Amino acid sequence: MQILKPIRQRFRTVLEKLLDDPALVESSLERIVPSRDPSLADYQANIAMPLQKVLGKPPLEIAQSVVSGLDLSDICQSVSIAGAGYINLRLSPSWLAAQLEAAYRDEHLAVTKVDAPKTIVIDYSSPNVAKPMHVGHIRSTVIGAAIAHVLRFLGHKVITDNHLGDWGTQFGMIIYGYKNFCDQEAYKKHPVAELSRIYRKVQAISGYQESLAQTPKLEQAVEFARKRVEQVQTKLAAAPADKKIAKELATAERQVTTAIEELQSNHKKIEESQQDTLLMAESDTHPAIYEKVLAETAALHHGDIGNLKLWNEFLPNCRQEIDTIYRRLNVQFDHWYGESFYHEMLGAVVEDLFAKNLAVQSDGALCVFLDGFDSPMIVRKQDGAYLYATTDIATAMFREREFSPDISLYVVDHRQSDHFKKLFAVLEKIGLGHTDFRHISFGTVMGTDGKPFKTRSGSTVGLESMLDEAVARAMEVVCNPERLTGVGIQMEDQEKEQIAQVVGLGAIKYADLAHNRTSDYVFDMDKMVRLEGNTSAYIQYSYARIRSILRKAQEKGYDPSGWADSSLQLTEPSELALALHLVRFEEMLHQSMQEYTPNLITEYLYDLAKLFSSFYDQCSVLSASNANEVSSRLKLSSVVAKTLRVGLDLLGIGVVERM
RNA sequence: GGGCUCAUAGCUCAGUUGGAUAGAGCAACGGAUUUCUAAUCCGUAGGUCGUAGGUUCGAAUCCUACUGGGCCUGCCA
Repeated sequence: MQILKPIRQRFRTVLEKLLDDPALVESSLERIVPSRDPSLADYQANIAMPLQKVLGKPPLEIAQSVVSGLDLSDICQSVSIAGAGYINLRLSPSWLAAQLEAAYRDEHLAVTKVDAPKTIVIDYSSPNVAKPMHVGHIRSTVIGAAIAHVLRFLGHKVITDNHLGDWGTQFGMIIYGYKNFCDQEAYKKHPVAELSRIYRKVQAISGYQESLAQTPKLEQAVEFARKRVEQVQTKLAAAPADKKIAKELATAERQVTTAIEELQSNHKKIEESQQDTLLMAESDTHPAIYEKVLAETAALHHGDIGNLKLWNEFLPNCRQEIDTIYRRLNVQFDHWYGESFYHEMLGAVVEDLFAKNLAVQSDGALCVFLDGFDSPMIVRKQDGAYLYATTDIATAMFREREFSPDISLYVVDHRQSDHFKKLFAVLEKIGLGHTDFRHISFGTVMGTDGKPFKTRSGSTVGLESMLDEAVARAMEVVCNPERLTGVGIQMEDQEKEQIAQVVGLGAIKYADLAHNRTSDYVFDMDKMVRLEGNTSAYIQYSYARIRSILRKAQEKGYDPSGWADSSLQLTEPSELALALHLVRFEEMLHQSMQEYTPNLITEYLYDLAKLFSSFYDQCSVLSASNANEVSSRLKLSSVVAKTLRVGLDLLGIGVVERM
């Protein structure tokens, strides 16, 4: 269902006669857009005003000459000129009805496949196995999966790859922990749980020791910041009117506060750890644990047979844990090329960079220096170990060989944007510039305290329990007996459970997708699971109501094949508003993929649900004035239901037949 | 020090890439219900789009400066 394309085509023939410059024709065509104010128009062409200088005529006159040459009679019921020279288009009901007929008959809602499909690699989710997954990972997972679905739906060749962190220091932790803290009985019984316990144990000891080591540095930082304040104060005393110095003072004072806060939270962490006598004893017997962890990691990387054997043994167990999450979230990947997959290629990659003079020795490390960046991209550390930057280069090279993508998307939070800028610059230098590499960054997941969630702080919310809670809350709200009796629905526990799953998990995904991708995202369970306003539950509820009407219609003797043959009559304002919104589905999907912003999809679906509620309130379907009208409205409702279902499905959110 | 990013209604957020009178939800207030499922609908109120300039037919959107947050900034990812 394309609206703008045929309309623009008509404008093109007129504009080409009017304008000599083809570029001007194109830019004018792009000014034909959906109207912001539905009371004025459905679509508007803002082309006359910018042309007034080019053509040397008043905009109203230009608009007039465009309109007089324009034939849109089959698509629009009116074409008018208003205001400063806006050309307002109102679509005709019969044209809308014809479009909806097509959508009604097609499982893909008559969405056309793109003319030139692109090969698109999407790297998303990419958690570190062994480290417990936390709320931060869900955003990459949910956004990435949605983008992949939509691009595929539009006809692109999409390849999804979960770039698992399966080769890093966390395995050193588990290996060290396994060798020193493992309860073999527990490990045999529940390997996943025991490995997770071991990991947390080593993490705790290492964290405590690091805090201790940090203390003098933090104290120094406070001291330093205070001295700086004094310095600036004397400077300001000498020149009290200088605004720059006053600002400098404010900055310096803030730095003191931050430094003190950091020191205090460090103290707090230490004190908390010291309450744990077992932890203290273990810390004593395992001094400098982090160095030992790094040694285990290095041994693994250098092919130590024992560690490699352990790694091979642990990995499936760690995978199992995240697989459970993916199964619950219903997220799949085409490939799971984790970091370990690239391990053997790294040496060659670095040598190649060195041979091409891109990488140079600096302070014992091998670095790629880039124009416009203060700091280089380090591809090999002093100790000879490789870094994520190295792996990322190898990964891009591998993907080029394997898939030769036109577009390569990395769905990773915005804190890594510097890293990706450098990475893309390097990739360009090594000859991958033909691929459109894009960092699909998203806002940090914040706690309710307004501070970023951090894995290292320890107190992360487990993803499993978070999902469980969402489901439980959905159960309370949707399936409470009082409500179900009120709306006259009886159901078995099994159906209730299924509804709670769909609604609860949908709520979490929807909350993640509904925010502008680039904004920071405050994780607030209360808000996520609230089932009113702009939430998935409201949309799912609209769907369930439509399904209920369709069922009732059949009980009343209206057969689906009967309303399929009937013609759509769009007369009431709420019907027309609904129809207009429905035919924009394809346009909206393209819009949302232009900058990869799924929130345009949630917004569309929410608006659609609202428009349906309004229609539902104003136009009775089953009690319409005659059988034709009933059939027409059943058909319209069917298209709404299908659009809601397909739209939610693209976001990875399900629907239920009743709720 | 350098760089990136954000600031919109009391709160949470949109804002179609520069278009007409800046929009939703929540909260508040008023109305609608013998319901095709009221998790609803209709209405009222709420704004110097952080501040000051600039660019032009036209700015929340673009450029500059300023204010205030967040993030990154050579061997973690």
